[in-house]
Amino acid sequence: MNDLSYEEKRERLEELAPEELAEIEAEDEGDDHPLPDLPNAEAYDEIRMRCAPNPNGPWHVGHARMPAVIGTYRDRYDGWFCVRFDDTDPETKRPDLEAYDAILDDLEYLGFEPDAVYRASDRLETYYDHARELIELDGAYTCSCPGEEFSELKNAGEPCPHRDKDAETVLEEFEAMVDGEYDSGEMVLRVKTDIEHKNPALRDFVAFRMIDTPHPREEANDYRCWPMLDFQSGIDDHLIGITHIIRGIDLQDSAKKQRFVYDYFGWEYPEVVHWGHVQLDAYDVKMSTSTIAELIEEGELDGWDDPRAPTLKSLRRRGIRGEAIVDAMVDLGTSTSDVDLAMSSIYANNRELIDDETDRRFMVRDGTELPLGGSPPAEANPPLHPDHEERGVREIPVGDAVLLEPDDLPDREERVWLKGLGCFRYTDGTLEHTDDDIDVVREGDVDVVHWVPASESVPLRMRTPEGDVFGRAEPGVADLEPDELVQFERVGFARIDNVAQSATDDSSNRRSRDRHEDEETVAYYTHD
RNA sequence: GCUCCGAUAGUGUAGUCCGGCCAAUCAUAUUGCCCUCUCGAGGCAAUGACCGGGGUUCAAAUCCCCGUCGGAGCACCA
Repeated sequence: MNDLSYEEKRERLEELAPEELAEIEAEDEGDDHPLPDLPNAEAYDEIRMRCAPNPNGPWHVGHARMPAVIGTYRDRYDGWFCVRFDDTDPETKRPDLEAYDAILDDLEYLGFEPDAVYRASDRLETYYDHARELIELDGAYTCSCPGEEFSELKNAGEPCPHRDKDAETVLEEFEAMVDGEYDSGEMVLRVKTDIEHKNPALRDFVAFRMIDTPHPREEANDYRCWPMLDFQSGIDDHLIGITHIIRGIDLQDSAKKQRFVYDYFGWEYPEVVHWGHVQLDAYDVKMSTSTIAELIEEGELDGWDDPRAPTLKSLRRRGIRGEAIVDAMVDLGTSTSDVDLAMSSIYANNRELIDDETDRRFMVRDGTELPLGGSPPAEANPPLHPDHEERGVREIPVGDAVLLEPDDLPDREERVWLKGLGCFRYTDGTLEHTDDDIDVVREGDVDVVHWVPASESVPLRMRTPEGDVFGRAEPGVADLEPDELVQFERVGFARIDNVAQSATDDSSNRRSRDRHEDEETVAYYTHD
């Protein structure tokens, strides 16, 4: 039944119990708090949105908000969304060639596939054409004022001398810009807005500037005249037919700037939703692509998927489902105030997704070895999952000594229940098997702890957001496959990342794997 | 300094447009109890919020004003 898709399940239910289904669905509607309706959605035949990342690195957790919300709206309205890489600054926000795919990868992890993918750096000629048209509409002028000088004039609400140039001259100079005849900083094209606008941020903004540094993409490395985001993005949103722009509050004024361009062209500006910034509560590392990149560069982090990094690749490697992140992001809503996202909310979502299907194992961190006395069973057989006996049991050879976590060591002469094995009394440095049955646990006299055999357990490194933890896991862990999820009982969920070849008993029978790191069994901690 | 935004429990969110049904929703968190051979899951319960001050009104979380706090923009960054 669980293999069925939601639709299939729903259909099946509809046949079997239509009334109950209606009830369930009615409840659902009252229960969840979906995103608010998109403004003026009914006015459009198709809701079209875009996700416009700057390809300067893989995504951190905060980036998930855009696809989560846009993707959710797409599903709700049966709409459309694209990814558009706004890679129009080859210098200060220099694109990272690997980031384009890394971002699409992250998107896929979150469970979304864009309906189209664009790169602004492929579309320069389009932007040039619109600039020419704008110039002819007397809506833009070439300006060679040094930045500071213009800024002073602007703040005083005074036009610069270049503002009155005739369209012909402007067009000529703009063509020279396009042809790369100016050096960086020599000439810009400004949009003529309202030089006395009460909001200084909106006065005559730059639409194109010269950049000497070639673009890293081969297809774009001949261009020297690059559009600014406000221009490029404004043109593209209209050409792509975007009906709803969703983006951060840092771009609030951008909408107002772009409206001037739209007015020149006689275009309707899309609906806009601006939201605040997302802060994550759980990481030491600042959530910014450049900070993370630096830490990786300096070797402080192992890479974008280091469990200490607040990135999507990190969460993915830890075995967290993209869906858990998406749900948490959708829950944040779209308010314009800044929000703190609690990782616990992602963890809670994920736990619900994985708990039922994740088998149990033992793993002892920083174990203390205790010899066993009496005559305990030779093998322990705890269930793979306490709620699913049908999945069978584990086979853990007991041996003559076990490892316990330091916190679990019983006091002298106290009893302790080794989970799945039985009751032991701690006497003279030895755990003596007793005949007590499980009732002593039920009565609350004896603590239940997890354990591993001292000799046959497998060494394991568990990577966590707080750093690496070393321990030993029950032998069965050596037979797991990378990417499998486990729950180490009383420790937490983890994703198996690598299984050491030497950890398996029958390693000689196995096909050899050509992986260097095979000597070590590694798990990534998911959450508790 | 100029210009915009925003403010509901630890966190997020509903309600604010169209004032009363809000002594305020849901989730998460924390705590306690039940269940359980996990500190997981499940069940139950508790904790906890309308930024402050005025005004309008029979009635304000909701409308108005003033403050306070927070955020954003004022780039040849995105």
